[in-house]
Amino acid sequence: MICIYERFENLDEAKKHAILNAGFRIFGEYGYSKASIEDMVKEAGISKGSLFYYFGSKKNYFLFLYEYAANMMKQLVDGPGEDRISSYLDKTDFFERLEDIKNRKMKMTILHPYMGDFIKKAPFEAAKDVYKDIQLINQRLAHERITDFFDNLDVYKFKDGVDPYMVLQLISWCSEGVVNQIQLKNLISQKDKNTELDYNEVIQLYDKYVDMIKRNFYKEEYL
Amino acid sequence: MICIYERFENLDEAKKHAILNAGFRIFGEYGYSKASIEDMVKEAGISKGSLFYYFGSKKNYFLFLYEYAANMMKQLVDGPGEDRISSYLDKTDFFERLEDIKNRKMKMTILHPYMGDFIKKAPFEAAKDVYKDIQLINQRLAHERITDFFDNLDVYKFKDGVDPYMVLQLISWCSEGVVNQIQLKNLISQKDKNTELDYNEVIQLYDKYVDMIKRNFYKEEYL
DNA sequence: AGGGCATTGACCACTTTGGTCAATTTAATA
DNA sequence: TATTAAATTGACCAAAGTGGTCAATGCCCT
Repeated sequence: MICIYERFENLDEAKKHAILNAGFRIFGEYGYSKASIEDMVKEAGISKGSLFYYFGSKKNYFLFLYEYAANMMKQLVDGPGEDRISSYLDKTDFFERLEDIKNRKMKMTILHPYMGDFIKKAPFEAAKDVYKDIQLINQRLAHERITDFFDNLDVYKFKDGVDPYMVLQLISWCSEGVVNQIQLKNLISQKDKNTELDYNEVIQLYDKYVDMIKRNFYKEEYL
Repeated sequence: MICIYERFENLDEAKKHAILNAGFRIFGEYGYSKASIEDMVKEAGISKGSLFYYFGSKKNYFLFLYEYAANMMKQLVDGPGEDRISSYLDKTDFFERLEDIKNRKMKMTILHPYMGDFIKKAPFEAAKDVYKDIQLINQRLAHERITDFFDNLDVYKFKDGVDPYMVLQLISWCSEGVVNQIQLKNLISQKDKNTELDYNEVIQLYDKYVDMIKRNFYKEEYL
C-alpha cells in the first residue's frame, strides 16, 4: 500500500493504535478547532514533536483519521465475512446478515471505541480549513459502490406492511441506544469513570431488542 | 419564585431566551471547559460584561443552565396536560399517552433546540469544578418523585412476550434517530447550514415508526 | 565508531481564556 | 427636566493555551 504518512505507518501496531484512538476520542468529543494537540499526544502517550513528525500538521492528522475511519466504515458493510472469502451477501436472511454485521461492528468497536463518535461528528465540522477537504474525501468515497444490505435479501419474510428499510434503521438506532444506555447506567452507579464497556452486556441487551423485533415483524412461519 | 439570579430573571423574555439557547448550544457542543464565553455572548447577542453581570461566573452560568434544563425535563413527563388541569395519566392507553408526550417534547424542542444535547452531555462533564455541583443537583432532583409513565397503563394491550418498557425505550430512540437522520439529510443535500429543522417532516417520519411499532406490538383487537 | 532515523520537550510567537471595571446608555422617579 | 440608580458595554488584563519548531538526545544498524 502506498501511503503518504509512511513514518506513521511504520510504527509498531500498539503505538499506531494509541495514536488513532486518541485522535478519534479528542476530535470526536470537541470537534476540530477545539481539540488540542496537547491533549491528544498526552492520551496517545507520545510527545508533541512525534505527532508533527508523523503527520506534519493538525489538519493532516485530522484528515488522515477521517479517511481511515471512512475506509473502516466501508469495510464494515462491504468487507469479507468471517471466513475471509465469502461476503455476507451469501446469507439471504435479514437477521442472519445482521448477525454478521453485528460481529464486525463489535470487533471494530473494541478496536476503535471512539471512531463512531468521530465520523458522526466530522461531517458537521465547521472549521473552514478542513470543511472542504472532508467533502472532497466524501465525494471520492461516494463514487465507490457500496454493497447494498438489501441485495438478494428475503424481504418476503417480513409481515405485510412492514418496511424492511425501516426495520434496519430501527435496529441501528437500537444498537446505538443500547450502548448509550449502558454507559449512562455505569455512570450513575458511580462506576470508575474509565471503566470499559462490558460488551457482553451490550450484546445481550441488543439481542433482546433484535429478538423482540424479529418475533413481531417476521411472518410466523419464518421464526 | 425566589431566584438567585434575579438580574437575569428580570430581563425580557426574548433576551433570556437567547441567552439560554446560546448556552445550551455552545456548552452542549464543546463541553464545559472548551466552551468559550466569547462565543456564547456573540451568539446570544449581548456583551461579555452583561453575562458576568447576570451570572457572576462561567460556572454559575453553566449550573444555572443545567438546573433549568433538568427542571424542563421533569415537566416534560410530569407537567400538566394540554388542558392545563389533567395530567396525561388520565389516558391509560400507551400510545395516547405517548402522543401527549410527543406534543410537549415538540414544543420544548422548538423552544430550546439544543437543550437535549446539553443535558445529554452534561452528566459526563469531566471538569473538576462543575462535576461535583452537577451531581449535587442530580441528587436533589432524584429525590423528587417523578410521575411514572407506566402507572395505570393498559399494558395488557401489548402482545404476549412484548415488554412495554422496551417498547418505550425503542420509541425514544426512534425520536432521536429521526431527528438525526433528517439533520443529516439536510446536510448532504447541501441545504443552508443554518436551515431550521422542518418539524413537520420529523413528526411525519416519527409517526411512521410509531405506527409500525404499534401495529405489530399491540394485540390486534386494540388496533 | 559513526551515520541516520526516531523521539523528545523546552521554546516560540500568537491567540484565547475567564474575568474586571471605568465609562456610557437607559429608564425611572421626582 | 434634572437626578439618580441600574443596566450595558467593550477595551483591557494577566494567565493559560495554541499549533508548530528544532537543537539535542536516544536508539539501532552496520
